[in-house]
Amino acid sequence: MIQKMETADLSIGEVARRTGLSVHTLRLYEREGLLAGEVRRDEKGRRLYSEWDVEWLANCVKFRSSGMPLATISRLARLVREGTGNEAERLELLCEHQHRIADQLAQLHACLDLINNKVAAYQRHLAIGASGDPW
Amino acid sequence: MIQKMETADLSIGEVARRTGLSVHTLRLYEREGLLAGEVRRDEKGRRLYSEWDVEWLANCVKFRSSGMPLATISRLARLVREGTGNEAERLELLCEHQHRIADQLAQLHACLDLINNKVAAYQRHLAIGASGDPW
DNA sequence: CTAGGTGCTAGACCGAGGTCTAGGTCAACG
DNA sequence: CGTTGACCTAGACCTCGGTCTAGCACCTAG
Repeated sequence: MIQKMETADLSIGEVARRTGLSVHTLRLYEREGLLAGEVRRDEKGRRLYSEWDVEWLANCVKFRSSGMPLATISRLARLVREGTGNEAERLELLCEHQHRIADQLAQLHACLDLINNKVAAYQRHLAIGASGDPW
Repeated sequence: MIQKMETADLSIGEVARRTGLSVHTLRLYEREGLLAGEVRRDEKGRRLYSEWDVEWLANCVKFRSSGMPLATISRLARLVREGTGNEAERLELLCEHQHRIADQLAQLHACLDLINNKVAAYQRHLAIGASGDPW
């Protein structure tokens, strides 16, 4: 009984505040098919979002911040929208992104190594006035 | 005596192959001031790169892959080009990027958590046919 | 009544980072 | 000799992901 009751509808402005996305971006995301639930409208044509949409959008934000292109999120959303039966495809898509994240982590660590070394070198340099590195 | 001798000049095509950047991109980077060494030219106006330039460009590639904007690399390159005396500024710039990398790592890990959970859920689902998740 | 606030659509615009084209010079090959 | 290939410049073009504008509808408060 704590399931889905009293899920008051949310306006686009509400959702913008909760997700940190602009209303423009929310409309863009909808056009691009990123939403996994159909967006309902009130009598006057205004969008009505559910709490679940907000959760989904929060995931979208995470996906975006890890570099997943809108097109990919859109594909995932379509699979979810289509309902049960395509879990294998969703899994594949997620695993691909897992790997891209792993790649990014590796690259970030590589760059971080480089920077850490340089930072240490410059700190030494500024403290002692030594070294004479390439840069 | 193992310092800088026999540093044969490299053509832009050479450098492209070694750095993985296109010749177009190399020219772009030069226009944008990303190079820390002045690019020499031969009699006929063709660019001459040194091994050192290639190393610097390799660093640029790392910076880029960690999301450093061209403008920032350009600032760093300018500092390096200007020579000794501005190490504090270089350090500051590098430390800022250190923090941005830390942020990115956090975001990537957050997304990875989400995806790992979903992947595990779907694998369970496909193996047993269970669950009934939100998605 | 009117001013503000929120919403709608369609479509223009923007910055970042490349990528590609046109039109030209040069050297080497067959 | 003509062709091929590497290089040059200036500048057009492209994708991505937003962001913003115009012009309109509606509701509420003063």
